[in-house]
Amino acid sequence: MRVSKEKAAENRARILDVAARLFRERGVSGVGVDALMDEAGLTYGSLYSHFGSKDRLTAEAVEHAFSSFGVKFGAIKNLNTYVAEYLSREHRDNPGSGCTVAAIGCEIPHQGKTVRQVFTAAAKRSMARLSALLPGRDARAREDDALAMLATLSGAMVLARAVDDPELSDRILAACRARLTRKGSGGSAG
Amino acid sequence: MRVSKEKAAENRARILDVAARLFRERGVSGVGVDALMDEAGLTYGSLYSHFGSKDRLTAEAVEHAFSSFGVKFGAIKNLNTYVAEYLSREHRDNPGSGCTVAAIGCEIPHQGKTVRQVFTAAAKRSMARLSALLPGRDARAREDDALAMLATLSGAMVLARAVDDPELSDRILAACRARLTRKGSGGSAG
DNA sequence: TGTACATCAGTGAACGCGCGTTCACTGATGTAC
DNA sequence: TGTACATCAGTGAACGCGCGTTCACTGATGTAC
Repeated sequence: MRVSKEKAAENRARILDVAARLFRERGVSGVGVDALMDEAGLTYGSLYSHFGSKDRLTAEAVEHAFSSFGVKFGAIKNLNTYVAEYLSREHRDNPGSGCTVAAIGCEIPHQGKTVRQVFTAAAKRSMARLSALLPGRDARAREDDALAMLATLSGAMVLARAVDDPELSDRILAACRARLTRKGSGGSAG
Repeated sequence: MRVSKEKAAENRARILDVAARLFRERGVSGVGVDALMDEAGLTYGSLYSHFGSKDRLTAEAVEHAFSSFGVKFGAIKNLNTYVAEYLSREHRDNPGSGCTVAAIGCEIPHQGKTVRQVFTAAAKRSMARLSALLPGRDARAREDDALAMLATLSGAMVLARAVDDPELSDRILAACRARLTRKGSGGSAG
């Protein structure tokens, strides 16, 4: 049955929320259309009214995942706080609301062109935002520092989540926290 | 038809080679049993003679992927060479023979228990091997350095492969290479 | 050394299942008069 | 304001397809005599 414009927009937003969460929790290929729409409280058919295909939904969901994580972390203006929050157990244990790179980064090369473009644009924005928190006069060097830092952060999170040993997992987070928090941050230039 | 012991062992080894390569190229969930066995020149049924299930094959393939990459990189005794080789275009463009963490790291949390255990043990070995190349008297601090370095290396590779923009991809590799190659390496302790 | 036969790696039809997608249909919404 | 009807978000049966796995079968291997 037809539904009011507001309700429809609400449903669309809810599908995106659910997709952004489930894709990060179980991987893009680990979430079927039916399971996803079930969680959103709709039937699978209506996904195609809103998005046309799983691939197009994935592109929008990746965008949504990046920006909702960006809102959470964009508010942080202190570099050490940023690192501590990113490399926290809380973040490790809640991939569904966490960093998109850490959650589905290695799935991205297997995705369609649109998804990869969305991912690339979002990665550039992350780099720019993070570089603004870094010290140094040379803007390009700060961007390079930001890239290296994003690599360490996301790489640490991937390892901490992959590993079966809680002690080792904690140790990975702590070791990277300590090494990124020192003076110039992440090997630093500037 | 039955096949000689030598031939059977050869076939088993070839299945592992193919699986270790394809899983890294397309992801574990991106490779079906039939495609895999086709590439190995056998029919899908015989996979179950050798491994029993895809999950058990995956565990052995992850082990095999780690150790064949370890052979290639274990020979490197110079830290700067290690970093340069790891963060090379050659490595980025050939995931099938490359680092397992970078290729399927974020898929590991969704795998079965055995796969995760194999991955964890292999990650510890990588840490130990890399820590032997690092400076500093404190062994535990060198291990922590190694963990942070593995995070940066694999994270950089994931980003460089995910991104759709060749310039940005090269830049990620170069930025991380420069920051890991300086003096103390990777933010360093010791 | 020659023969009989048990072993078992490899084959491929068939299984149930879940995937992404299509499409005829439903019925409340929202608009034209 | 009241009525007629076009719109379209949402439904769910059905599609072809590929998945991982099973299992009866094949036939060369390798062993017992």
